[in-house]
Amino acid sequence: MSELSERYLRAKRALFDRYYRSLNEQQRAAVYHINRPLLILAGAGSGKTTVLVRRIAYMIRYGNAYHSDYVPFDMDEAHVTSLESAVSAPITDEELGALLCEFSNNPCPPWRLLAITFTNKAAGEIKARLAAVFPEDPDLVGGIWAGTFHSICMRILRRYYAEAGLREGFTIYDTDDTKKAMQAVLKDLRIDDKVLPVKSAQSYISRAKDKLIDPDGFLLEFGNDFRMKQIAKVYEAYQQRLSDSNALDFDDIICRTVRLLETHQEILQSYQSQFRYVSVDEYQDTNIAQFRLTALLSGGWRNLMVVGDDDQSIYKFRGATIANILEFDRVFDDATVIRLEQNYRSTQSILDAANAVISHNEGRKGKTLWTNRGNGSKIHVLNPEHQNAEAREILDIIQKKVATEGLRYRDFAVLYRTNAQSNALEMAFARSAVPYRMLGGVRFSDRKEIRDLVAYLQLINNHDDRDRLLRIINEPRRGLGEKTLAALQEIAVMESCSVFAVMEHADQYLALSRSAKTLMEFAGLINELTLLLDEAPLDKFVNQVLDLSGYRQMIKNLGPEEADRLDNLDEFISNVVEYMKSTDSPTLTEFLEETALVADVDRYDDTADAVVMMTIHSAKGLEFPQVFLPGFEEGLFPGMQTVIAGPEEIEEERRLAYVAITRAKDELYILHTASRTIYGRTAANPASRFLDEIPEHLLSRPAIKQRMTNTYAGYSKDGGYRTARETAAADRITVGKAQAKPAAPREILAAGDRVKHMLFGEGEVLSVQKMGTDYLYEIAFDTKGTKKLMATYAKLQKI
DNA sequence: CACGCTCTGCCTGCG
DNA sequence: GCAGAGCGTG
Repeated sequence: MSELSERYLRAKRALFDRYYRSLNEQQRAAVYHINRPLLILAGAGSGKTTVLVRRIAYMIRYGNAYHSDYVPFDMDEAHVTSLESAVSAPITDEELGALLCEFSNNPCPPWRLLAITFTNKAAGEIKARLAAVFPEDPDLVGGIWAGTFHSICMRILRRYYAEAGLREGFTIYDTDDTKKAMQAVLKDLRIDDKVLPVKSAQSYISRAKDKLIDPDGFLLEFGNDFRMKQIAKVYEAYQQRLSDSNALDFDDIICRTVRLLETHQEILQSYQSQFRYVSVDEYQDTNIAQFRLTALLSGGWRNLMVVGDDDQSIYKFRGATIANILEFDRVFDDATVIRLEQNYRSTQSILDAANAVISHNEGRKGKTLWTNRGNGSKIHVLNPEHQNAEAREILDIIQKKVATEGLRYRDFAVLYRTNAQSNALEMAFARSAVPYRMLGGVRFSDRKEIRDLVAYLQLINNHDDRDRLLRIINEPRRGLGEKTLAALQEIAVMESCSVFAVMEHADQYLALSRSAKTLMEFAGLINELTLLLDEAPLDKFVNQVLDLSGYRQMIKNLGPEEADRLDNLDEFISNVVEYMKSTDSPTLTEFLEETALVADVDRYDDTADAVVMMTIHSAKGLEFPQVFLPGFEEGLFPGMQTVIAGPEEIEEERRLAYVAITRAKDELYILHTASRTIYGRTAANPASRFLDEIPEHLLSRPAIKQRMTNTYAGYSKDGGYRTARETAAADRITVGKAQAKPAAPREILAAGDRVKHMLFGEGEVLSVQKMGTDYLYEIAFDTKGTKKLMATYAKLQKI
C-alpha cells in the first residue's frame, strides 16, 4: 500500500475517533465492529444502550467505513493533507459528522436492520434515541425492524400465518387466559389440582416451549416417567385447545416462528437476505428458542451482535439460559468479544462491593467494573430490630437527606427481593409526608373488569375463542350453569365446530332446550356487536359493547365503593382513543394485538418527585442516586427456596444482589433486621451471606446501639412486635403526642450555643428548626463553613 | 345458582 | 397475612 493510502486511512480513522471521542476505546471498537458475530459483555452502567444506538446510526450513515481499507483511486496529496488538518481543526461535531460521510462504505438501509429487545420500554428507548440522531429524516427510524422478540415474531406470523399452520385472525392468550385454558384442560383430563397444580403444568409446558420441544418430543424425551407422560398428555390437550380457539400463547409466538422458518426454506431465505445486521439486547435473558430465532434470522449475512451481561442474568426461572451468552464465542467461532468495564454510574466503593460479591460466582465470563468517579462514601449497613423499624429508618434517612443535602425525593429508591416486603414500607410511607410510588401489585390489564371487557372484544374479533367466551358468558349473570356449559362444549366436540356455532343454533339440540333462548340471545348479542364493529368508530363501538352487554350496568350496580372499576373502564376507552389517534386505519384486531403485546402502560413515572419502590427484578436497567436495600437476610435474600434448591440457584440470587448493588450511583444502604415477620411467620435471620461477601473496609456500620436512640412506634409495651397494621393504627392515634414529645436523644441546643463536632470542629448554632421528631441545626463552624445537621445524627457536643 | 365460609400456598415476571 | 380457590348451604 502506498504511503499516501496509509496516511488517508490513518486520517480517516483519526477523524472517526474524534467524532466518537465521548465513547471510550472499547465502546468505539464495538461501534466500528459491524461485520461478523460480536459479543459485547456490557457491565452494569457501562453505556450499553449508547453503544447500541450509536452503532446502528453508524451502520446507517457510514456502513463499514472505519475498518474498510478502501481508498478512492483519485486520492491526492492535497486532499489527504486537508483531512489530516481536519483532525484537529476547530469544527463542530455536526460538521465533522457530515465530513465523515465521504468515507461511507456500503451504508445500510434501515429496513435491513433488525434490533431485538425484551421490553417495549427498551425498544421505545432505542427508537427514540435513534430518532434524535436523524432529526432530518423522521421516517427513517420507522423503517428499522426494532421491537421485542414477540412483536418481531408477530410481524412474521401475521404475514405467513397459513404456512405457520394458523388461521386468519388468530389471537394471543395472555397469562390469565392460558391459566383458564389450563384449568379447563386439567379438568377435562380429570387430573386433580393436588397431583398437578395448574401453575406447575404451565411451567413444564412453558419450559418445554422455551426449548422448542413439542408434545411429541416431550413424550419421547420424558415419556418413561409416569408423571411426565401425564404432563405430555396435558401439553397435547392444551395445544389442541389453543388451536381450536385459533390462539397462541406468548411462548408459541416465538417457537411457532422458529418452526415456520425451519420448515419453509423460501421464507427463511427471504428474511436472511433482508437482515444484514441483527442486534440483540439483554442477551443473558434469552432462552433456547430465542437463540435459535436470532441464529436463523442472522444466518444470511452472519452479522449478529449481542449485548448482555452474564452477571446480570436473573431470569433463569423464566426459562432464560445463561449458556447462550457464556458459549456465544464457541458457537460462533469467528466471534469477537468486547468487554465494557468502565462504569459511568457508581462510585468506586459501590463497584468494589459489587465486584466482591459477584466474584463468588463460578460460572461467569469475568469482568471487573471500574470508574474514575472516585471512591465516594462507604456503604451504610443498618441493622434495625424488625421490618417496621427498617421502614422507619429508611423514611428517617430520606427525610433528613432531603432536608439537609438538597436531594429530591425522586433521588431515592427502595429495592426489595419480594413484593411481600412492600407492606411494611407502604405502611410507614403512607402515613408520612414523603411522596412515594410503588411499582408492582395489580397491573391495569390484570384488573378483572379490564380482562372481561377485553374478552368481549376478543370474542367479537374471533368467534372461535372458546376461553374468552366462557369467561364472559356469565358476566353479567345470564343464569347459565355448569351443566349447560358442559353440554355446550360436548356438542361442539361432537359436531367438531366452535362453541359459538353451537350457541347460535342452540334450539336444535335437545340437551340445551332449557337454556336455548338465553344462549341464542347471547350469540345474537355478539353477532349484533360484530356488525356494529364495521359501522361505528372504535371507541363508540367499545362503549356499545359495555352498554348492550349489560356489563357497565352490572358494575354500576356494585355500588359506589366499586366506582374505580368504572373509572378503569373509562380509562380503557381513553386508551382506545389514544390508539385511534396513533394510526390511520384503526382496527379492533390491531388494537387487541397491541394491547396484548404491551405489558402495561409504564406506570414508572420518572418525572414525579417521589421515592420509588419496586422489586430488584423490575429495577434492572434503572439507576438512582440513593438506593436502599432492605431485607438482606438469609432466608429472604437469598430466599429459603433458593438455599434448598442448590448452588446454581444461589448463583442466580447472587447475580440479583449484584444487580441491586449496581443500581446505586452515589450512596447505598443495606439493611438487615434482627427479626422479621413474613407470610405470617416471625423469624430471626442472620445477615445475608451476600453482605458478608463485601469487604468490611467498604462498609460503614453506625456506632453500636445508635439505632436505639430513636424510639420506634413498632415496639409494643411488652417488648414484642406489633403487626404492621397494629403499628399503623397505633401511630395514627399517637401522632400528635409523638410529635409534641420527640425522643430527644441529647440535650436540645439553642441558637447561640457553642458546639463541637467530630469532623467539623467548633462552631456556633445559628438556628434550630423542628423536623418531625428531630431537630435541624444550622451551625456556622469556625473553619468548615455553615452546615445543616440533624440532632440525632450529628454527634454534637455542647461546649 | 349464588353467596359466604374455610383452606391453602406463597419469590422474582417480560410479552 | 392475605388472596384466590373450593366447598357447602340457603
